[in-house]
Amino acid sequence: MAVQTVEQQDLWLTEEQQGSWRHYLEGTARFVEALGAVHDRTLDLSLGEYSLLVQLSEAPELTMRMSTLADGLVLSRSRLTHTVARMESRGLVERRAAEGDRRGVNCTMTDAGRAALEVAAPGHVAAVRRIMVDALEPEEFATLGRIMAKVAESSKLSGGTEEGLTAHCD
Amino acid sequence: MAVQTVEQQDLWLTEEQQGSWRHYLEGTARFVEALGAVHDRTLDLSLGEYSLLVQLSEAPELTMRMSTLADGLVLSRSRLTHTVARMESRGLVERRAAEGDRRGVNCTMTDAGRAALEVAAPGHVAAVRRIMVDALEPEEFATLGRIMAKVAESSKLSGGTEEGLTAHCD
DNA sequence: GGTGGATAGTTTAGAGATCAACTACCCGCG
DNA sequence: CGCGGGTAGTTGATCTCTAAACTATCCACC
Repeated sequence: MAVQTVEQQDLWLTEEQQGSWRHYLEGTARFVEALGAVHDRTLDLSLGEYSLLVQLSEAPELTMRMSTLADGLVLSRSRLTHTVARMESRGLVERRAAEGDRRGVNCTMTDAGRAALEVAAPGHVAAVRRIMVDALEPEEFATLGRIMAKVAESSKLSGGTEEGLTAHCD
Repeated sequence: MAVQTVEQQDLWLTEEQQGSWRHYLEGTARFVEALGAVHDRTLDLSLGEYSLLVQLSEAPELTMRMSTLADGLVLSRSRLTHTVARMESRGLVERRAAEGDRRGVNCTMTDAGRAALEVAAPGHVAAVRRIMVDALEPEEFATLGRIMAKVAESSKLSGGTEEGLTAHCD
């Protein structure tokens, strides 16, 4: 058989690593697809809106700075602005100027936002349970958490902006 | 402190599960963000286009049916149509009617597509290594693969279309 | 042999995301 | 003071994605 695959070179991964990688990709893709479908079809909040409200629900005064929110949700500022604008027009959140830094904007969950979150929560939680938590042994789920925490750390380093190949200029 | 969080009820998860879940979410978000950034900034193929070409590169004749491709990449048919249309206009792939089923369309990787894949592969692989593989112990990476394979399976069941709450209407 | 229901893929309009400006403000330093 | 560079957030044009409708084909069955 002629060598067809581009990646079977030694800069790539072993067979076993390749398999793990594929499983990872497929697993995350199918999972967000399934969870997103639950939100789209049975809940009034998209997964992204839900996550945003969860963050706010845990913040003091139900309020966070836009940039903190963006960082926490791993969203670009632009995307957050648009998302919050939409949610604001639905009455789920409110924005007001931050005191102390006139550039800043605080985002606060409204009562309607809290209500929407409370309505959506059971369905969301049930779906997460059903699709992921219950499909794994308890200790597998814990392991997944620990592993992805390491990945998150590593991603922060090489992720942020560009470099990575350009590396340590200056 | 007043109870602020919506989710701290007994239909939700334990503290520990909650932590695992958050780590999972943050890890996947940061990872795709970081890997996507590498593609956007230093490669000529987006992560999605790259994955599509990888699939084709492993298929007999470098060719796959649109629907097979869609299933393999966990993409809606509509999205695949759009993506392939864009890639076709760049000369990376070609479509032609499938023989034997006149509804079907085959998607084939062109020489230019293969060339683009080969150019992009080293950067892609290096990024995957750097951001994920090297950040984990070998056995952690293998474990991640096994766990996500289970999640993928589980997602297939409850995912596909709707139901889940509606369940077995017949 | 033709009818009804599935399957394959495309199309279109509208929602959402991205990227590159752009405004406004903060702060350190000469 | 005031200049320069950084941070906070928004805007608007453009691109991509989604959802629903639509065309065409296939196939099982009467």
